[in-house]
This record gives sequence, C-alpha cells and structure tokens, in this order.
Amino acid sequence: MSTNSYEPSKVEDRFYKLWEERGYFEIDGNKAIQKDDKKFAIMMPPPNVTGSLHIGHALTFTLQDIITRYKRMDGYKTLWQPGTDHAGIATQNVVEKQIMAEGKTKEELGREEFLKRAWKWKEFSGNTMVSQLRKLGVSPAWKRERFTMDAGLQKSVREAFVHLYNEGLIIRGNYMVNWCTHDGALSDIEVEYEEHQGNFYHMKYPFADGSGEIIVATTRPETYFGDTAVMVHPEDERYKHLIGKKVKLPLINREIPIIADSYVDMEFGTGMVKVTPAHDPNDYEVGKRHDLEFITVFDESGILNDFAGEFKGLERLAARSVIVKRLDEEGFMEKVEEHMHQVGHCYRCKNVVEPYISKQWFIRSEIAKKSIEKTNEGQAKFFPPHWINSYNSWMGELRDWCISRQLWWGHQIPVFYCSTCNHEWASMDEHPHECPKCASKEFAQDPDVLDTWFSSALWPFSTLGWGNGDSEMDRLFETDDLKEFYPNSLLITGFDILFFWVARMMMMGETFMGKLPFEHIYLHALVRDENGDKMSKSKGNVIDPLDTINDYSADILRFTLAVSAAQGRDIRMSGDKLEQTRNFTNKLYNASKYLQMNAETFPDLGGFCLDTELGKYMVSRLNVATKEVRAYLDEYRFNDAATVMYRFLWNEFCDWGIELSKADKGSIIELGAIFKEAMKLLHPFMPFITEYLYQELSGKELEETESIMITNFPTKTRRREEEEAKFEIIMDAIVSIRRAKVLVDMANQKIAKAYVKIDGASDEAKEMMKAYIEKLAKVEEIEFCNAKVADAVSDIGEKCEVFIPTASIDLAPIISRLEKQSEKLEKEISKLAGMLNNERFVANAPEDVLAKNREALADAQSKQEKVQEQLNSLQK
RNA sequence: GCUCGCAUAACUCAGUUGGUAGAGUGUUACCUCGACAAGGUAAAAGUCACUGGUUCGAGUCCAGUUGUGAGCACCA
Repeated sequence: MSTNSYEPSKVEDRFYKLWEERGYFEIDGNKAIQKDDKKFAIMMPPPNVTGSLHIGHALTFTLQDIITRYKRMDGYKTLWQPGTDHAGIATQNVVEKQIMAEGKTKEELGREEFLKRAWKWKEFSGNTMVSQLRKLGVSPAWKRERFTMDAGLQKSVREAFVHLYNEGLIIRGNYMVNWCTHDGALSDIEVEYEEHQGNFYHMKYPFADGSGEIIVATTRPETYFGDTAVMVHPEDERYKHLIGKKVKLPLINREIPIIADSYVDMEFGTGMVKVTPAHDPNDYEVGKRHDLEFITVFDESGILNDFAGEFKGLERLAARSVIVKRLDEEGFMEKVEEHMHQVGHCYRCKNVVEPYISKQWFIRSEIAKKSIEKTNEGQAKFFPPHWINSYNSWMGELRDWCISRQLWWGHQIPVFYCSTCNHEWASMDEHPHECPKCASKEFAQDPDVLDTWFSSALWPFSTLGWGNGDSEMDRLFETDDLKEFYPNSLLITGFDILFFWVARMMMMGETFMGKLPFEHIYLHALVRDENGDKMSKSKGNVIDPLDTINDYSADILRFTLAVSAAQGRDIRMSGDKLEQTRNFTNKLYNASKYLQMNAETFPDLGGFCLDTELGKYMVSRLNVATKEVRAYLDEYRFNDAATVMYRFLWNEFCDWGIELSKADKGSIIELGAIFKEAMKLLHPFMPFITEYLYQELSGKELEETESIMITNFPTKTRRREEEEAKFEIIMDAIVSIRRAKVLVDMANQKIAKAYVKIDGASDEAKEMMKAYIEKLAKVEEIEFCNAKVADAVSDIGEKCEVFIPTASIDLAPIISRLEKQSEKLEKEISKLAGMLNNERFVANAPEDVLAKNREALADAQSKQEKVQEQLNSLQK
C-alpha cells in the first residue's frame, strides 16, 4: 500500500466500471458458482425517470443491493431488474413549465409535438438517476434496464388493458371522481387530506312563498348554484313540517325542494343541509336516491359557468370571497363561523381537489379479491409482519380505481370510438386500420392516458417479457424469464407506497399470472434528519446522498444506512453516524496495513490447514459471525447483520486477533486469510473497500483477476469450543491484570511480575497462554499459581484470579473497589438463591435453566469468597 | 372514530420462541507502547413510561393508563 489512508474516490469508479463491463451484475454474472435450482429475483421499484437520487432512494437501493449481492455470492442465479418510471403527472408538469417559459401552451404545440418534447426531456434527464445510482455501487442487471413506456412495456400495458376490458373488469362511466382543476382525475389515494382552518357559512334560503327563511350551513358557499334540494332528517321535529316546501336560492332565485333523508346528522350544523349532487360525494348519492337534478357549476378548470349567474367566469376558489361578500350585502348571510376541517389536495400540485362528475375509466374492485385471499393464506409474507393489517384494511375497503388521466404523457388508453357506427373497442393494435364492426376509417382513440401506477402494477412480470411480443427477446429479457423469476423472491420498498404500488402489483400479478408476484415483501421506513424531522426541501434539512458519497464514500453511506435499518423503525441520519462508519473503514484499512507489514500476500481461507491456536480461535469467531450474518440477512434484519460485522471485525478481530498475534507472529498469515474471508461477509454492505482490501491482501489488481463479488459467500459456521474456552481465559487474565495495574497506577507501564491463578487448566494449556498474557498485559513474566499470593494486589476475573506483588502502595482505593464488587455480588447471590430456594421454580423451570442458575450461583459465591478473602487480607 | 407503531444508560438505538440488561456516541482516568489519536486501556452510568395480571421467573406475554408518531375514515 502506497498511501497513508484508504482513498475511496480512487477505487470506487474504477471497480464499478470493471464489474459492470464484466457482466457480473447480469443473471449469469456468477455462473461459475451458481448452484442448480437456486434462483433469486427482485425488482427495482422504478424511480421517476426525471427525478434525482435522494436519501430514500439511497436506503431502498442499498438494502436491495445487499440482498442481491448476498444471494449472488451464495450461488443463486440472480436477477435484480432495473428500470425507470415515466411518472405521468410529474413529468408532464415539468415539460409544461418548460413550454410555458417559452411563452407557449401545450395546446398551441399540439399533442404530437408535446410528446416529442417530453421524450426529449426524458432522454436528457433520464440518465441522471441511473448514473447516480451507479455511484451508490448497486448491482442490478443493467443490460435489462427498462422504462415503463418502452416499446415492449407499451405492448404489455395494452395487452393487460384489452384483457381486462374484454372481461368487463375495466369499465367507463360518469361518476364522481377526485378532480384536480390542474391535473384532472385522480384516484382516491392521490388525494391528500390536510387540516384546514376554514369557515362555516350560514346562508339564508327564503321560502318560495315568502313565508320566511331557513338557514343552511356550508364550507363551500360557491357550490350553492348547484344546489337542487335542501334536506332534513325525516325524524327531525324542528323541520318535519317543512318537508315538501320550496325555497329559493339567493340571488339566482331558482326554486328547490326541501326533502327528507336520514343521511342528515340532526346534531350537526343547523340540521339543514344543502344538496349539491354534482359537487359532493354524499350529495351525489342523495341526488341519485331522490332523482334530483345534477347541476355542474364550474368547468374542468374550475371556472364558474352560466349557473353561477353574475359570477360566471370567476375561478371557484377566488370566487368564494366575492360571492360571500355579495350574499352578505344582500342579507343572505346569517353568520360566518370558523371551522376546522379536512381539505383534499392534489398529491402532485397541492391544488384543492374537487369532487366532480366526469366520464372516466375504472378498474373494478373485484379484481383484488383473489390477491387478498392468497395473501392471507400466507402466500406472500410481509416484513415486518404487521403491514398485512394495513394491506388488508385498505384492500377490504377498496373502491373502483380510476385509471384515466387527462394527460398526454403516458400510455394512451387503447380504446377507439367509431363515429360511423358508434362502436367502441379496445385494441391491441396501436394503430388499427378500420372499425372492426363497420370497417369505417372514421374513428378516434380515447385521448386520455392511464394512471402511471397501471403500468408499474405490471412491473414484476411485464419486465420478464409478459405481453411484450418478441421484439426485444434475448436482449431485455429471455424466453424462460417468466418461468425462472416469477413469482419474484422479494420486494423491497418504502411503506409509503404500499397502497399505490404494492397492492396494485398484488392484484395485477394474481390476475394475469395466477400467482402473487412476491414471496417476501420488505417494507422499510423513512430516513429522517438527526433531529428526527422529515427531510424536505423547504426545511432545508435534506441530506443529498451524492454529497455524502463525495464527502465520505458510497461504502460509508451504505453501511450507515444498513446498520440503522431496524425493521419498522425510522432512520435518523446524522454526521455522527457517518463518522462512526468512517472510523470503521479506517480501522479495516489499518488492520489490513498491519497484516501486510508482516507478509506480502495471504491465501484464501479453505485452501490450507489452520495450525496456530490463535488462527483456530479467530476462525471459530468468524464462523459465529458467518452464522449470524446469514441468519439476519435471511430475515432482512440489516441492522443486526451489519452490527455483527462491526463487532466481529473491530471488537474481535482487531482488538483481540491482531493484538494477540503480536505474541505469535506465525498466526498472521492465518489471520490474513480470515480477514479476507470476513471481507466476503462484509462485501454486500461495503462492496468497494472489501474488494480493495481483498485484492490488496491477495497481492492482486482487480484488472487481472476475478472480483470478490463472485466468490462464494462464507458458509462455514462450526464453532471450536475448545479454542474459544482457552482464549476466553487468556482474555480474562489480560483484562484482570490490566485492571489490577490501573489500581496501582501502573496502567500503561510494563511490570516485572504477575501471578495468575486458573483452576482447571492443564499445564500445557497454561504454557500456551503465557506468551499472549505477557505481551498484552505487559508483564515481564507470568507465573501460574494455585493459591492466593501474599502481599499482592489482586483482581478477580470471570475465569481467573491475578496477583500483582506490591511492596508499598496505597490500598484505600483498592479496598473501596472490592467493597463495591462485593455488594454487587451479594445482590446477585440473593437473587439467584431466592430463585433456587423457591420450590416452584425448581419444580417448573427446565433443567438447563436450573443448571445454568446453579452454576451462576456457585460462581458468584466463589467470587464473593475470594473478594472477601482479599478484603480481609488487605484490611489487616 | 378505527387501525398500527413507539416509550430501555446523558444522547441515538439494539434486545428474534419469557431464563442474572447490550452497542455506538458522550463522560471520567490513564496512554503518542512500530496497524490505526478517525486510535488504545480501564471505569462510571439503567425502578427497561406507569398500573395491574399471567408465570417459579416479565424489558419480553395479557389488560389498562399516560405520552408520542403514522395510516385510514368522517365531517353539510
């Protein structure tokens, strides 16, 4: 190694390029280690094609990459399917703004020209996301990268649509939908409700016969032009007699009846409700029940129409204050109260959403039925499991899904209307030649496009070739893909798109493939800032993952995210945590430097026999770590798996392995091999530094050899109890001596002599331990003894007792420490004795627990004896 | 209103079928001893939110309370 510290920027791009060029990321990238019938498939949730990488992406793709690299190294034929999403509304809005900046409108440009612009923008901006992703070191099968509007996926969308259309599962109709006056129709979940301080306007409606007036209360006075009734509860004694009478709407003087409907809550407001069937979902139902007229008072852009009389031409929200003022002037406003209520906003543009009657396309909710059943039969498993509750409750209340969008950017609905014979049909053919019924050439395609989530709902199988035709076969997908990779093994995504995306994939996957699309669904939480606040541009607390990669490294960002990713828990990201990981990478670098000071290169573990005691001990610890990392990764416990690596490499390998090797240089070759093996274990988390150190210790350059990423993930998990027991004693003795030395103010000094009393270790074992203890405890000479040593400071460890002879030292602090220790032991003894004296405990507790407790009690008691003895001797 | 989380050391958080409470950071003391001061050694620090229950035994299971967060629904 030539430099003084590891420089990630020098290796990350270089390694990534080599990995990708060599095709390691592709499904046969690990061909040499693939095992029969082991297949793993995971889909990348396609990020918005014109977006840029944010910290949430960094988290989700890091976790996906960890699992993918793990499976790939573990011999699975692995597909991680990458791609991007066309993101209808978001992308269209961006392009519209560009055009507006040029002083034009999209209508002036025309649909065709607009789409050209959108594609251009997609080409320009579409690579940003994927190139940023590469910086993160992720390893999806890039050669298969898809786009939700590429040719094959357009075909699959048409295939799906036509199928559902012909089955009657897609229908078109005039219904009340969520309408954004900017973005058009939205599905139910695209509306975000927010608390809003509004007003409750109490309006006077005079009776038609001039015999007085009634008071109705509303939050949206501008809709009253569409009122076609006033309703009261049929049992309401106050108003019963009014049912059937007529009132006149203020200013416009249209007469409407007072009707009775039990929907009315008598306690709320005045108990009199204006009914506006065309502008309120409840009133819509009331209107149908009572056969009322549906009067729409503003157009698709929210501009009031003729029904609004003098207010025609005003925008609905702007009109409110004008209307209220006028009503007040004319004496129609009884009072205005403040009123807190929920107002729906468009999730894209934050515009206030209106209930609006419109002719739209819907997928009927029946489509979800089987996928709900199968999920509850356990055919797909959620991690963490409680998400199934949210899934069920949402799926259970599912209403028809509005899938048409008044946009140009997206999959245009493949339905055609013949103007000659009025025939309507859905066509697989992008450009049909004639009406299939009357052969007329006079027909037009529905102008709307499909909800973006319609195409992403097909993602788990459309990317595998379903419905693609065969144009891109063997390039983007292969013939057997569906057979090999459907259902996908796993989905990793954020809980926030459980309904938007996961649920939709479940219904579509089940419908078209007959099987749920995933075996496992891992939903991760949110990344927050160090104060636990949500990151947002307006708050200015956004952490840009690319900045983090530049300032630290991709490895550091990845590991920090992984070690923080406890299931179901939000992640607080902070500079402190990144620094902790940076220190960890520095530790690894230095450990490797130490190894290289002692040998040029190191073999791979497994190619040779471990001879040294230390080597055997460390390999046992590695095996324990291997077992744990595997178990944790198999359960998607990323934080636990990462913590195990941290613990093993720092607290075991460096703190003890390397230190002990200073007393046994012969073990260093073995430790190097073990370290290399540990790099494999760590590779999924930190792909770059592990590759670097692995090659360094092998004395190779990646350019001339195979990558660590297609070596076998460690499999050995056998523990060597015997060696572990020996080293536990060694470490205990070392810590005990160090503790004793602190007491006599000799902490960091070398001392001449120390005695160690170990019960039950053979002379041979003791001989082996000697050098290690001398070196690490800094003692000139260790002598093993069988009895207490007089005139000595002692320390009682877990497995041994040590004595440092002393002539003249201050004993007071030693005595106080021992007294404290004695108190602690006393507490422990009374607790354990209490348990063991309890007949019911002894009768009911399992044998191994009893044994463990008895042993613990005996231990504590003998320790206590020794402490007491020590105290006695010192206090003389 | 319904559903689902969370509450453990000063701070951030682990704690997987119930079996003597863990990590990192921070704190204190000491250490430049040839991997690493982005480091080392040692130490101190917890009525596991509260109340009750089940059990021989509860941070862990059950019921309730308080605080806190999220999702869904309703609101003329």
